Amino acid sequence: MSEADSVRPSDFIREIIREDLNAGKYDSRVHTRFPPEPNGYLHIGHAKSICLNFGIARDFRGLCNLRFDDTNPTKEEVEYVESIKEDVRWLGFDWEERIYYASDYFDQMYAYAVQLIREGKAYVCDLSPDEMREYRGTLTEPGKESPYRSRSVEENVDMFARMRAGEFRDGSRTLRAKIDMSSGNINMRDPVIYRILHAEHHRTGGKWCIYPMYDFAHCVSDSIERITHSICTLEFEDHRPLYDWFLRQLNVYHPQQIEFARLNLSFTVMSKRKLLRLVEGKYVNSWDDPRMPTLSGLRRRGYTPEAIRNFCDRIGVAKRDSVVDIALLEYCIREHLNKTAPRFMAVLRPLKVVITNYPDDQTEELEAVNNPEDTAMGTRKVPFSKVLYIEQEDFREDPPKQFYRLSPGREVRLRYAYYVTCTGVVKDDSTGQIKEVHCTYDPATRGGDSPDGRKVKATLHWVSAAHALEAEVRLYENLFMKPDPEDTEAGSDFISCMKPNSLEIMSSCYIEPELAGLRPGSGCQFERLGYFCIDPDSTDIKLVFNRTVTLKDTWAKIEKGQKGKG
RNA sequence: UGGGGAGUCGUCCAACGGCAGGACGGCAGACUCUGGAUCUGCUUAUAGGGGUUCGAAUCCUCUCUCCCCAGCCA
Repeated sequence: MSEADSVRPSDFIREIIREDLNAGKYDSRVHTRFPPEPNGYLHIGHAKSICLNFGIARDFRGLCNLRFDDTNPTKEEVEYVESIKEDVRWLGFDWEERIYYASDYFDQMYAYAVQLIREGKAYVCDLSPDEMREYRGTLTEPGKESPYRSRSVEENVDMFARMRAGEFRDGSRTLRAKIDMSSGNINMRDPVIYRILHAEHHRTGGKWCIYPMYDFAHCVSDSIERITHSICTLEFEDHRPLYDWFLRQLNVYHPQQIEFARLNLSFTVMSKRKLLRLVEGKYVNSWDDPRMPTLSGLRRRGYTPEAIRNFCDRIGVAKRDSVVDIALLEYCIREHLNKTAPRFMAVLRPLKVVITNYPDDQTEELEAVNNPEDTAMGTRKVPFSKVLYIEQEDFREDPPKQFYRLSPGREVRLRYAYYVTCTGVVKDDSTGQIKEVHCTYDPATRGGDSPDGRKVKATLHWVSAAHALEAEVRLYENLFMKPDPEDTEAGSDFISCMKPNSLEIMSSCYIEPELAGLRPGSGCQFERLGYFCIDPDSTDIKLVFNRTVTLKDTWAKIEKGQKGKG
């Protein structure tokens, strides 16, 4: 069985590659690349591409390069280069020594451009941007040929050299391919190959004042790196004829471009332009705001590389436009964290509970399981005493149907501790608000089991008031209220769909003392609440947690249904 | 009224002339010291019309719908 046959294709691209391999194409090599432009932060859509390109290389024992597509110095910065490298590494992929920049090939590209000129396949055009737009025609009408199209080879060579020498102002001239101004494909209507840009490049500095356009730079870069399969998104489909044209005219090594549908996620936006708008408009705090679909945002939110990779495997690869349900992403992170995250108890909205029959000054250390999914993770001690905090929503003075947590006269279990029965409440005289709940405990139920086999319907999490640490917890929800944030009335845009309270800061939460030892960045579960991780905003005196994702909440669903009916 | 793509459960992906399947979601139940996890069951789809064929999601044909393209961005 050949290498190719041992890999069962799981998408149409792998299927094409397997066929190419079986046909001996490209000397039976597989070499892909991930080619980001360093003009913004990577997002989950890029993760799909990274997993695809690096994943294919892994599956077919090929190689995958990291290549920065840095041909537009006006938009690109080293800050982005660094963040992209960090994110790809964090996701779990290794480009080894193969980190490249399109700007590494500027000399070669220039030489290729001169070659095209000498062969009469490119010309220097003096049309202004406005004029060029006019000459280009429209979607339904052909364009007109530029008056500069018939310049002699000698003049073109000279003019292009002078463009490079810096004799002309930005926008005054371009180098264009001589193809077909009447083509139905607008990309073929004498596309620009080089434009004049007197701008400092983050790598080549002031060496160049002309820069190649994407269509020229990309295919040439792929060719130089001897890429076999150049995988990109659907909007480049009608650029493929141009990709092929350049490489054919140049008569050089010719990779195959294959397009797939980019990722869309419900309740979020994905384009760099829109994400930049959220950041610059201060709708979020930063590129790594935990509500952002950026890899840095997801990382800060507590998403793991494993979960994101798994998500990318599950969504598949195809050519049809699609919107993946954000619930699948949440499923993937829950699945991973459920297996790996240590459990703790934390109370977000504290309600004081006094165990009236418990000795005033007594403290007990009760044993708690760190992860019921993985007993190898061991146990820990949790302090218990007379005054505790439980979650406000775990008590109802007047419990609705199907609510089986604590209420007057009812017995519940305090996790890993005791059965307690509510004997009464203390209210604030003026507001009528419940200030504390009084309970009695059953000493025979220590650890949480009743020797007489008595059952309770609910188990509550809790912390001991005297031992708890105070912490800040940040709760996040989707940034947008609609599955498609772009689905708005005429005259407004996705910003109008933003959810007002997508971030809720709980500043006085109580957490069990053991949490002080949690290492920064690692995730944990707060029992019955969700998965959380420590935010870098934490200080020595106050921990700050981000909620990664809630646990599935059956009661919330029931209650919502009840409210819907009532 | 140009060119390039795409139409399969609510969502995403399979099925490559031979019983339309999986995952997520939803619903119901079992179990449970997390109303978590786990397990079981149910739910629902080939855009439409013609044709070829013993047999069509798949091949042919006509129609419809959706997406992308008129940057000296990528």
